[in-house]
Amino acid sequence: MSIEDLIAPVNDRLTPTERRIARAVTDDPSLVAFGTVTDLAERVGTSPPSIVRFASKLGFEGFRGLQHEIRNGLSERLIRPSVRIRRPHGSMAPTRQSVTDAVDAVFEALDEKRLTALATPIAEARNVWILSGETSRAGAHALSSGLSMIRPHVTLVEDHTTGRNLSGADATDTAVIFDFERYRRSSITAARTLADLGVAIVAITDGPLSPLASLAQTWCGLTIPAVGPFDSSAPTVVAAEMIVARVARELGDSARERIDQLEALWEATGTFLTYRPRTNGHA
Amino acid sequence: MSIEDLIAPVNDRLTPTERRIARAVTDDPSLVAFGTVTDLAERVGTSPPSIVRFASKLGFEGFRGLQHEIRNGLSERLIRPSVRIRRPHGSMAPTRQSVTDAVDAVFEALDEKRLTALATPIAEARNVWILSGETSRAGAHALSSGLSMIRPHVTLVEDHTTGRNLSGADATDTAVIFDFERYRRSSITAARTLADLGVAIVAITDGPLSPLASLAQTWCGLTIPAVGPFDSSAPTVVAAEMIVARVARELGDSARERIDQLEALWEATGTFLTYRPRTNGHA
DNA sequence: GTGGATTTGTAACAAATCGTACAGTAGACT
DNA sequence: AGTCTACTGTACGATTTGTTACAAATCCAC
Repeated sequence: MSIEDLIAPVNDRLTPTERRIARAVTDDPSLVAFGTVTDLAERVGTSPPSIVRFASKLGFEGFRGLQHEIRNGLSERLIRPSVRIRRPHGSMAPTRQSVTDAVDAVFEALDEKRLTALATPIAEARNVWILSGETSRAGAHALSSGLSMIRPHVTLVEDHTTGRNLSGADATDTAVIFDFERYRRSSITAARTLADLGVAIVAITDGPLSPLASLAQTWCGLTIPAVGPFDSSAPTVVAAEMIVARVARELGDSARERIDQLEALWEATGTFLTYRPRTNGHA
Repeated sequence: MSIEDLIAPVNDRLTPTERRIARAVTDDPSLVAFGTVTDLAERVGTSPPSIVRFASKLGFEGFRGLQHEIRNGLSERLIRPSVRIRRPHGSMAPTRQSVTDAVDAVFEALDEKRLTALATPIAEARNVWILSGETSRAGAHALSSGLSMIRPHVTLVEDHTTGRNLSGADATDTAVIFDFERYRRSSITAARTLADLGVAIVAITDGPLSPLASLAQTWCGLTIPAVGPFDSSAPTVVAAEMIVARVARELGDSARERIDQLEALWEATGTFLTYRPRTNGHA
């Protein structure tokens, strides 16, 4: 029950100061949700007892009762986005729902600010290294192929080639690392090594408890749903593509030129079929 | 600053119970926003001091400091539902919609019947070849790595190795081919060659007008949204994963055994981090 | 203008909460 | 096996917070 609904029935019996209180709490419910009696009193320009009397008039035992009610109504709104998705390990939840929710959550997690924080070090780095664990390989590939089209010196580091490839990394570089729950030892150690070398670490992982999260300058947490026996990499792919898009925007003309060159090359080598599809296929 | 961002930098220094606390508060931030130290302690199954120590480790004076920070972050989102919608994802909104729609469409397209039709030839084939165009590479990778875990003789055919790799293909094999709109010449010609050899073709493409659709025994059509300058491969990834799941179901015990073997191998080689985090991290 | 009723603020009280000191326990390394 | 480190819970003190009692101020009516 919202604060408005609580006030409405008794609004004709409110005293002047109580009316001011009502006005204040409807304008900003967090005053009663988070604040103390004294806080609210000062904000309204009155004294604590008036706040308590106000709560009583609304039908509660005291301010605590009112606060409880408001908090209950609010926590509903707060928990929804994260809990609706929850952990995939629970029951054999409908795959479809969990996948679409997880994809949706990617957009939720990568708001303007975070996306910029993730993309900028990638755009400005001299070399970009991409590492991944097991289930996130598709995301790493998506990032690798996308970034390669808009900037040079992008390297997808495969497991066996880790040592050889990373030898030249330094503080002007950025490493993007994908890894989730059963963290691959090689990914983490590689990340640690890179971090020690001064390489900026951008981590795509599963939450603040990930070992990557503490190593990285910037990170983002994704929820990974299960499809059949395995984890889905759809969220990582979407995240990778959003990062690519943002990096492209930051690089601007430089990225455009590179794309144009690539297009020209494809054109010249006849990589693609002519636009007109063959209509007379035979079984 | 969100609770996740506060936890991430120090997660390698958290003790086991502190880690449990971290999980609880990330799952439901209202616990720390509204609850008391005792509430949280009981919910987590620990004692009040551990909660306080947790807050200290996050860099606050005590629980009150942490609570204050969380409340500030939360009250932003509480103010008005209407304001919240307008603010955040300015340019991302249309992308978000199109991506989620496309992912949803995958589930529409791959109903029981079609999924079976796609999976069966893959499950029963002697060799499975996977080919892909440009934008669908991530999907091909997802299929390749997924199938490799549940059955032998799965080969992802890279562009340059096409000829060499496919030389042994015959009528007992199945080829899965991903390609979209600007169809890659090499994919199509390879598909045609394989079809001529009697190989069963399973196509993931963009519609009935695709050149692949006429070559394939079974195919499915996906819609491909754009993310920034490039096409998204999220739909192909989801499709690939659904196919993997179905193939796994059809293979039954055989797939399970293979997964178990793989797990054992991983276990033996210490591929993954042990669940327990390092307790004595030092700067 | 005075009496009464209502409203509002000051001050004291009681309850609950946070934070800390201390002790016990489990685990690691020698 | 022993010692030491580090983690965790119990008990207590100090502060904050909600609440209530009482007095001052205001408003209305006669």
